Amino acid sequence: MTGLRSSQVADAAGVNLQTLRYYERRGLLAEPERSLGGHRLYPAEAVTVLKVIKAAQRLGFTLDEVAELLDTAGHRHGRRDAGLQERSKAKLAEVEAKIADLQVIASTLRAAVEAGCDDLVACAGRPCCPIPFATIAPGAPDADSR
Amino acid sequence: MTGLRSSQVADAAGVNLQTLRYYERRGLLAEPERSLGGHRLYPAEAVTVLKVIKAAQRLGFTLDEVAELLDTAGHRHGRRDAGLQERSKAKLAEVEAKIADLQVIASTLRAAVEAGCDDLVACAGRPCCPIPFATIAPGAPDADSR
DNA sequence: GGTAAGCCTGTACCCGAGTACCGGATGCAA
DNA sequence: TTGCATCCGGTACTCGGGTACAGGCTTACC
Repeated sequence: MTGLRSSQVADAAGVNLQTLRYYERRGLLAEPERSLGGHRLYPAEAVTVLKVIKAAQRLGFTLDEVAELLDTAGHRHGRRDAGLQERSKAKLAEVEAKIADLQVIASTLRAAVEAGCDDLVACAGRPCCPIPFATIAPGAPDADSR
Repeated sequence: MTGLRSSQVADAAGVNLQTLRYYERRGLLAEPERSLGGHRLYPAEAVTVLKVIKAAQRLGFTLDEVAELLDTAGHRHGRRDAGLQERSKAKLAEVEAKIADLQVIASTLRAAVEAGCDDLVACAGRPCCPIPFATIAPGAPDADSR
C-alpha cells in the first residue's frame, strides 16, 4: 500500500508539484492510489512516465500529442493506429522543416550583420538592405508554432 | 490631411486590423493622425514599419525586442546603445543554438524510427531504447522559448 | 498528543501574440 | 439625407504549458 508521495515523484522527475496534478487533469498521468486521508501514492513507474513525457515534449510533441501517444501505447491490442512510428516520422519531418527555416533566418541575420545595417526602418526603404522584407514574412507562418 | 485608413494599412501589410491597434498599444506603431471624427489616418511609412516588424519577428525577435529596436533606431543621436548590430549578433547565436538543439532532436527521432520502437513507456524501461530520456530533457530548457 | 511539514481541492493568474465581439459613432457616395 | 461600410474604444477570449495562492486536512516525528 506504500508508494511515492507526490513531492517525491515531482523531485525525482525534476518537475513542479503542480505539474503532476496538471498532467493528471490533462490525462497524461494516471490517477494514483490514495492513502486513507486522500494523499496520492504513486507507483515507481510514474517517474518513468514523467520522464517520458518530458522527453517527448523535448522531441517536439505537444502535451495533447503525448497524451495520444501514451494512450495508444497503452491499449494497443491487435490493430495499431498510426503508433509512435508514424508519428515520429511526421514529427521528424516537422523538425527538419523547422531547421531549414531557421537556417534561412540565420543566414539572413548573418547577412544583416555583415552588411552593417543599423536601422531597420531606414534600411527597409532602400534596396541595399539584405533583409528580404517581402519574402521573409510569409515564409512559414506555422513553422513557428509547436 | 489625407492618409491611409487603418484597413488599407492592414491589408497592405498583410496584417489583421486589430493587430494595428495592438501594436499601437504596445508602442510599436506610432499613434497616427486622426480625422475630425477620430478615425486613424496613417502615413505611407506605417506599412513599411509593419513589414519591418513582421520581418524582425520572423528573425526571432519578440515584440518587446522589436519595440526596443525601433526605438533606438529612431532617436539614435550620439551614443549608440547596442544597436541592431549587437542584437542581431546575439540573436544569430540564439538561432544557431536552436538549430543545433533541433538537430539533436532530429537525430534522436531518426534513431527512434530506425530502432522501430513503438511504445515509449515500455521502451523507456529497457536500455535498448535509443531515446536518452535522462539527458534529453534537461538539455536546453529555454532554447525552446521565444 | 502536540506541532510542523506536507498535501488536498479549487480557483486564479502568468507568458506572448494576437483575435473576437459589442454598441455606438463616422465617412462617403448616391 | 439616407444608408451602408467602416472605424472607434473597451473588454474578453484564444492557445499551450504551466504556476501560485488560499484555506483546510493529513502525516510523521518527538
